[in-house]
Amino acid sequence: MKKADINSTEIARLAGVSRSTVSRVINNYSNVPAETREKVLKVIQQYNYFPNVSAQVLAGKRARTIGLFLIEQGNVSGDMLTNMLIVSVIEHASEHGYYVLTHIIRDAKDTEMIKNVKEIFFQRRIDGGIFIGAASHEPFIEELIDEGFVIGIVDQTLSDHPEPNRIVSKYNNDSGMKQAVAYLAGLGHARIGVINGDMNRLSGQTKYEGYQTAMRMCGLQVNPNWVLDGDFHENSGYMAIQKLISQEADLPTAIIAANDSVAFGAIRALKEHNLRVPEDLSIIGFDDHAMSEKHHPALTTIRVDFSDMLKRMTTYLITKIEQKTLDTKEITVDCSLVVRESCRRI
Amino acid sequence: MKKADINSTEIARLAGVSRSTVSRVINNYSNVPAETREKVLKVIQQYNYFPNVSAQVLAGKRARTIGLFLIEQGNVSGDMLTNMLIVSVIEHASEHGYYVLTHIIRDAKDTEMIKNVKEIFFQRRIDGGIFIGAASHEPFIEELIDEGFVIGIVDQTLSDHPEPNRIVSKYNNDSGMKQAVAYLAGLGHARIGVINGDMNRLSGQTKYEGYQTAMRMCGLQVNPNWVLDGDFHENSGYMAIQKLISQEADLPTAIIAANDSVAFGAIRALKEHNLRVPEDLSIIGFDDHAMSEKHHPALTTIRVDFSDMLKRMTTYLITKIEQKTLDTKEITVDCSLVVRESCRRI
DNA sequence: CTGAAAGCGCTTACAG
DNA sequence: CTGAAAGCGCTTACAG
Repeated sequence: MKKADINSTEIARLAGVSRSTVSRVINNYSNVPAETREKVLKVIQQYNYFPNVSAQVLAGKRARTIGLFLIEQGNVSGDMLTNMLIVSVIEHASEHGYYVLTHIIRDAKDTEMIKNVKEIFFQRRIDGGIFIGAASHEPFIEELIDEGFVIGIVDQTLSDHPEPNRIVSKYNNDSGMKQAVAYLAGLGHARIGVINGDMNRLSGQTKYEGYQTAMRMCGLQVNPNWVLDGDFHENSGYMAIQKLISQEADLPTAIIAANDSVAFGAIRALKEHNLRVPEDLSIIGFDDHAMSEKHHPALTTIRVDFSDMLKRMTTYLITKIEQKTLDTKEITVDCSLVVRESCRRI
Repeated sequence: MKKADINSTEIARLAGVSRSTVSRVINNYSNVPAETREKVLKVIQQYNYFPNVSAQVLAGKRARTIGLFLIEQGNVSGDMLTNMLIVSVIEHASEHGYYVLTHIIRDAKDTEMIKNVKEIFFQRRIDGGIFIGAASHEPFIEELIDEGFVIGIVDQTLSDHPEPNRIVSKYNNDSGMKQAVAYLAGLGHARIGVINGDMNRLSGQTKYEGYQTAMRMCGLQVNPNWVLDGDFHENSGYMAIQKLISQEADLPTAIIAANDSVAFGAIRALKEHNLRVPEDLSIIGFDDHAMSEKHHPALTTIRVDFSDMLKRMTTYLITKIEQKTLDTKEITVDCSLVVRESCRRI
C-alpha cells in the first residue's frame, strides 16, 4: 500500500540524484561512479523499489515475456506431455529472466480465437512466441511472421528462404519409424500395421512416410487395410482398433501407433475384444509419454527428448529477441527405441 | 513490420477524429454516436490495430494478467495434477479475458527466488496472483497481502480478521479422512496406518488430524508405529514403506496415503517386498490423480475436485481485481470416496 | 458529443 | 559524470 507507490522520482529525491541517474543505475550503465551507484542502490533496496514494467516497455525496453501457444482441441489437462512442455518452457525462459504467458488455442479455425492470439502480439504483451501443435501450414502464424514477430514453431521445417525471425524444430520421425519397424522385424513380425496421427501436421505425414520407407527397406509389404486413421489422441487409437476388428478378419501381428496416447487407446480397445498385448498383438508407441512406463503392459516406444528440444527452442527464441543473432535456426530432435513389454517375438 | 507500427494517433488521423475519440471507442464509452463509432471501428479493423498494452496500463488500465505461482521442489512436470491446475487457471482466466503468467518457485526459502516473485507484483506485471503449494504460513505472501495485492492462496483458511484482498480455498480433509477410515472399517480393517503429507502445509496437518479423529470415531486404535512421515511426493511413500517394513515386524492391514502420488510410491515399495495390493495390504490414496484409474491396481482414493476449486478461485480473484466486491472469500472443497481395486475385505 | 492537454513512470539522446 | 527534457502510446478529467 505504501511501498508499492514509490517511483523513480521518489528514489531520485531520496538518493539526492536525478531520475536519469536512478535509471542508469537500474540499467547498469557503466558511467556511474561506484559511490553514486551504491547510494542509489541502497535507497532502492530500502524502499523495495521495482521499476514499473509498463513504463519501461513503453520507453523502449523489452517486456521479457514470451507467449506459449498450445493448439489442442482435447483436454490439454489430460495429457502429461503437454504439462512437461509447458513447464519446460517456463523453466528455461526463467533462466534467462523471461516470463511465460501461456495461451490455449482450442480451435485454430475460430476467427475470434485467432484474433485473440494476434492481439497478444500486437498489444506488445510479449516479445515473441512459441507454437506447439500447429498444422503444417497455419496462415495466422505466417501472418505473424510477416509482421516481424520472433516466432518458434514446433514440428516444422525451414523453407528455402527462411525468415530470420522464424525458429523451427523438427522431429526425426523417419529414424524413429525405422527403429520401430526394424525392432519388430527383428522379433519376426512381417504383418505390421500403423495408426496414423493427424495428417495435417508435419509429424503426421513424416511418421507415415517413415513407416512406408522402413517397411520397404525391410522388405515388408504394407497392407492398406492395416493403415488406420488417427489424430494423435487416445480415442483415435481406440476407434482405429474398433474399426479394424469389425472390418477385418485378417489382423496384423503388430501395430505402430503415431504416439503413446494412441497406443493406449488401441490397447484399451484390444482388451475389450479380449485380445492381449503383446500375446495376441504387439504394439509400439511414439514419444515415451510419462505414463508409458507405468502402463500395463509397459509400453515399448520411441523416446523423443521434448524437454531438450524446448530448452533449445526457448533459448534460441530469447537470443533472437535480444537480436544477438540473425542466422536461421532449425532444431533437429532425435528419437530412440525404448524396449519394454508391449511387443513379443513370433 | 508495417501494421504493427500503427498507433492511436494514426487511427485518429485516418478516421478524421481525435485520439480521445478513438480511445472512447476502444473503451466502449457510451457518449460516442453510433456513426462515429462505426467509422473509427472500421479503420481499427482495417489496419489491424490493437492498443499497446503497456501504454494502457501506464494510463491506468489493468494489465488483465494474473500470476500463477507453483511452489514445488520436485519436478513439476512429472505431476499430472500440476498440469491440470495450470491449465484450469489458464482456461478460466481466459474466459474473463485475462492472461496467466505462470511462475515456478523451487524453493520458498531462497531469498533470490522470493525477490523475483515480489518483483513480478511490484513491477505491475500482474493484477493479482494465485499461490499453490505454499506452507501454512509463508511470510513473503503475507507481505504481498500487506501491500494490498489481490492474492488467492490454495489450501489455507481465513483468520478472524481477514483482509479483503485475500482469497483462500480449503479442502475438507476431515471429511475425506472420515470416508477413508469408514470404508476401511466397513471392509473389516482395524489395523489402519497412515503416510502423512508435508506437515508444514495445512493439508498435511488436517489430513493427519482427520485420520486421528476418524479412527477415534470408529473406535479404532492408532498405532504410532504406523504413522509414517511423508511430504506428498511419490518417493516419500516409497521411503515410508521401506522404513516401515525394515523396522516393524507387525504390519497394518491397510494404509491411507496423504495423496495418490504417495500411494503409488508405497505400492512400488510393497511390490519390491513381494507384498501384493490389495491381497496383502490395502491402500487408499487422496486426490484422484489422473493416473489413479490407470494404475495397477486401480487406486481407491478420495476424489477432490481441483478443477472446480480453481475455477472458483480464478473467478473470485478476477472479481476482486475488478473491485466488484469487498466481501471475504473462502472456498471450501468437498471430497468423496472413489472405490476401485486397491482395498480388500478381511 | 468531442478535442486539447495533462499525466502515467520510465529511458535515453543531448548538452554541459 | 550528470541533469533537463523529450518521448513512448495510451486514458481521462476538463472545458466547451
